[in-house]
Amino acid sequence: MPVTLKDVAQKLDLSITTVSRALAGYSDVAAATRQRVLSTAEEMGYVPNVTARHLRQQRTDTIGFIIPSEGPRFSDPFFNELMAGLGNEAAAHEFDVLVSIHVPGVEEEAAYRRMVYGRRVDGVVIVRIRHDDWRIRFLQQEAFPFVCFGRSEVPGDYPYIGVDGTLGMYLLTRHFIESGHQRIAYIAAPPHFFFATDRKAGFRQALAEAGIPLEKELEILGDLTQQGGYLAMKELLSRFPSADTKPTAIAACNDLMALGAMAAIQDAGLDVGEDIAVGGFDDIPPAAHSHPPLTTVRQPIYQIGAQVMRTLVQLVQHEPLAQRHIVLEPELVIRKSG
Amino acid sequence: MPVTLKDVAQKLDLSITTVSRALAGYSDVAAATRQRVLSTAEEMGYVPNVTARHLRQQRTDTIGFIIPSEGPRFSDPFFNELMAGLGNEAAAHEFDVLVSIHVPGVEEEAAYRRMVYGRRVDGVVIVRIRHDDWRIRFLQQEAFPFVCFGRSEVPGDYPYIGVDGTLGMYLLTRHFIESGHQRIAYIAAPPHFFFATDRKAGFRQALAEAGIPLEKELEILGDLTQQGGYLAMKELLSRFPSADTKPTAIAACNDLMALGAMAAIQDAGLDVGEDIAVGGFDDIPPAAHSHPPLTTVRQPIYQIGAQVMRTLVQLVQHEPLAQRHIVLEPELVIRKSG
DNA sequence: TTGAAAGCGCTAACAC
DNA sequence: GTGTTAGCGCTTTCAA
Repeated sequence: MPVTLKDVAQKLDLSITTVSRALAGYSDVAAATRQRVLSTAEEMGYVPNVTARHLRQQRTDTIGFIIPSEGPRFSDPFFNELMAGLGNEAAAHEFDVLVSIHVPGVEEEAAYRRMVYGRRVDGVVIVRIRHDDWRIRFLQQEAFPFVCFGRSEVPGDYPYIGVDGTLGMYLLTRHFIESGHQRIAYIAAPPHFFFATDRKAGFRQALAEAGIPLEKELEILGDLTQQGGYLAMKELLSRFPSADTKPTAIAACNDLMALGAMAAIQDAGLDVGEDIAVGGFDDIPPAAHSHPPLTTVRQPIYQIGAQVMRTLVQLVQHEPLAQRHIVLEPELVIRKSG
Repeated sequence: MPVTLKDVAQKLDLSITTVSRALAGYSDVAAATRQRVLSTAEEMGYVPNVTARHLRQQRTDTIGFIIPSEGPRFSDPFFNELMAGLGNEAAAHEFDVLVSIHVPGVEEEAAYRRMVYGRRVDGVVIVRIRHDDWRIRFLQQEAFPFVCFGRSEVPGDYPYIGVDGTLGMYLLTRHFIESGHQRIAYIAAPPHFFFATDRKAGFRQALAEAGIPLEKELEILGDLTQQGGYLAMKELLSRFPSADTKPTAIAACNDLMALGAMAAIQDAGLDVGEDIAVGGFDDIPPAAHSHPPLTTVRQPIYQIGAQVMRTLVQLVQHEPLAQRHIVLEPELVIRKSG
């Protein structure tokens, strides 16, 4: 059985109150008493019951993070990086992170309700923002603290941190154009994601600026997974069998799909970087280690995760926020793939 | 302000107890009363305060998972897969997962103490078992529920689930030998890990069985990261510059290092699978998508994670365990890399 | 400087 | 069937 305040108080023949105050470092405790309490508590192995403290203080020092997975077997290095950023920063503030994984839908909704109404956590992190995201509406309506990774068009003055997806994809596409590419394909993300629209706009903007007509057949949808990128690329290659219509550069909405596309190109006996250039978005760790290394738009996922957590902690502690909205400039990282 | 039992009780002019019992589905509540309670609670948006319930019931329906990271920027798909398995299974039992990330050391130890003594969670998952693992000793001593991913030599009848690492690495090495390789290098894991010893034994066993003398220079240490595998391979290549002493096959203790080794081989202008065969251990998702796809020893991380969580939930709910120790047979997955 | 008492929201033993 | 009461372990007024 764990040692409680009561145990320590009984042993010292003091009241629970005094022990509590001594431990909390209140100044209205005699120095001698404090010493006795501290050493006895230490010696008895007293550790406060976190749950009791939560109930009393009406806060849990815990942040909720519901990972939206597409299918049960999610496996996206993006979330790994993000989790690292969130987790480390949380630990630095002595906060915990409560993680759930849910496919968007009724279960996800139930998970949010339990977290919010059940006062299970003090705030939540929202990622992979959707158009007209119900999560944002819900949390705003409940006045529950949250911070978004990425922008959204849902009105309101809630905090978000992200990179300018339009600019990022614009930079990548322009890089392709400047390298002499004219037939550039785009592997898009499901359109219900905000960043899908965001990034695609950058792609089209770069084409328009260069006077390259938009060709619908060169835009194809992927599901953000590596497998999805692979399939999309296969489809593109079969759409354009002849050498003079085949795309010479591929911009993928995220790195995972870009890596899948690379595999498809190589399976077709073509050389990535030579025959077909490939670029992605995110700069997840495997991007630097692929063969050839992937050209991509860097989004500092780890740092953004840390910043999101920092902001959220400030928010739940009612500290003033320096900035509610942070839009970082993405950086084009040119490697061997294109 | 969230709706409490008291609010519902007041509105219905009932006692808190009756409301609580009606909601919990006790049979000693009049059917009519139950109906009134249910509909009013629903309508008022009542959701139980999880923290209060936890305090009262002396359990949290939460499982702790402290990820041991080597350095702050951990990025290992292994944990991603594992998290998915743990998280989905936890959700199926209406359990939550509390995640922390800590570099092994004093902070990690403090995190365990807070979780255990603070009764923050009902049980914990232990991964990447170390030799003479203090976590296992500590949890056993405190009689705190835990389940290990992987075996250990710490005595005691605690539950673990894992694959036979010796057999797995033996199968991979034997495969290399049967393919005609004689000079096989091994990229080892830091020896404080139990599985490092485990797997290396399989490597040596296969060599011994084939009468291939053990050459210390062909064994090199890596740190389990992709970068570590890359550096280890570079070192191996520089150790054996001449074509007739160069290793023709590389067995890496995990996939991440195998992928790094592949990159180093390719950077040296050699062909993976042709000039040098490469094999790993784990079968993390990127292994199937690398170029060439990685030959590896499959460890069903997702399923093991789910099984670990299932066992842990049974444990904390005092359900009988069918098996306390599960050692799965690993499966050799032969792909293009070797 | 210390202690008594209240109460966070919930459940459960025990009356009635 | 329903209500009263106690208490999980903690913090924090308020008195003494």
